[in-house]
Amino acid sequence: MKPLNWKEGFRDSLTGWYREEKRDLPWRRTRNPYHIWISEVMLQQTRVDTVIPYYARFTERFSDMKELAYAPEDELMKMWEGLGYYSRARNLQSAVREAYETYGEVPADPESFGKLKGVGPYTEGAVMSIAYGIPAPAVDGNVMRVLSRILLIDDDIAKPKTRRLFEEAVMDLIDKEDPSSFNQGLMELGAVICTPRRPKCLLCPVREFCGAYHEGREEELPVKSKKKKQQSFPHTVIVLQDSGGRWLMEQRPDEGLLAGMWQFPTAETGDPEEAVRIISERHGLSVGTLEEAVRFRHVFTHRIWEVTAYTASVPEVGTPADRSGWFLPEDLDALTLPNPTKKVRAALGV
DNA sequence: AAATCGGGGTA
DNA sequence: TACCCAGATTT
Repeated sequence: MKPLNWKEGFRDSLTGWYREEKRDLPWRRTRNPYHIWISEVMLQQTRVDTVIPYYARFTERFSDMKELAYAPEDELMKMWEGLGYYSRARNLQSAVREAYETYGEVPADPESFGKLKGVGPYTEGAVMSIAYGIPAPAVDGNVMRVLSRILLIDDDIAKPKTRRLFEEAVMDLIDKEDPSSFNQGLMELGAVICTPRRPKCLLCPVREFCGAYHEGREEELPVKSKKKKQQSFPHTVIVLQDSGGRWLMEQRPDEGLLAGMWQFPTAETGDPEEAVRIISERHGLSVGTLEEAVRFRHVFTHRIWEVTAYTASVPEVGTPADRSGWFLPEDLDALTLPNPTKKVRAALGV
């Protein structure tokens, strides 16, 4: 059994190390709960280095809750373009509007804050502890990895229910004087020391408290079941330019993958002839001879697109059957484009 | 509980 | 390649 002062020693070593060694990150320079909230949403499944420039631009453009609450959606999505998981942006705006109109600020109690759209168990605990010093668990992938090693927990961290086990562990250990440093300390440790592979145990401030280190099992934990690999889907893109130098673009459905984003006409088939039929019908035009322009693979979390893009001769324009339009190259910049579309665009030099 | 939802860094 | 990242929502 662990000594009675074990928790206190662990706590103090962790928070002491964090306060001394933490990285200087933009969202650690503010106490604005709204800005901290933004950072936590952006950081969901997204690396620190990726988020930094987005956070800077976003907090500048939408500096307070009112700015974001009533911003036009296309501008919001443009600011999020390239960051991925686009429902995060829409949920954040919806939640900020709700919070602004209901409380006039970011609510300072977990029950109220946790009910907002896009705020799950992690974000609730993170914002409450970091912005308001409320002792609440903020269990992310880092925290599960770190605590699985320290406490020798071998439950499968891919299972939804396992997170609750770690939340209980955090509440048992958390520093009630400084829950912000405790939670961020666990995450910081996971990011820079207690890494998924080859953890730097000799640099670890809490290795004397670590069960896995003592047993030489740090590479065996955490236990995580594999997810099955993605299925491949062929996609045929047909890029059409009219005599005025305008490009035909279409908008994706407002639900599902890449919701509402713009792309060159695309059909979910590997057969060019079939793609021509689908796209001709969809846009009410006739497509001429195809010429292959670029071929690439685009990997999402849960599926893979095998993309072949063609250019085609100038079509005869009929009656469009969906939301679509012809855009000059400079106007393409105003549309929110997903990465596969950007790849096609880059290959064509548009 | 499992599937959906992006993109990029790392070994 | 395969894994993982300051996860949430829907089915």
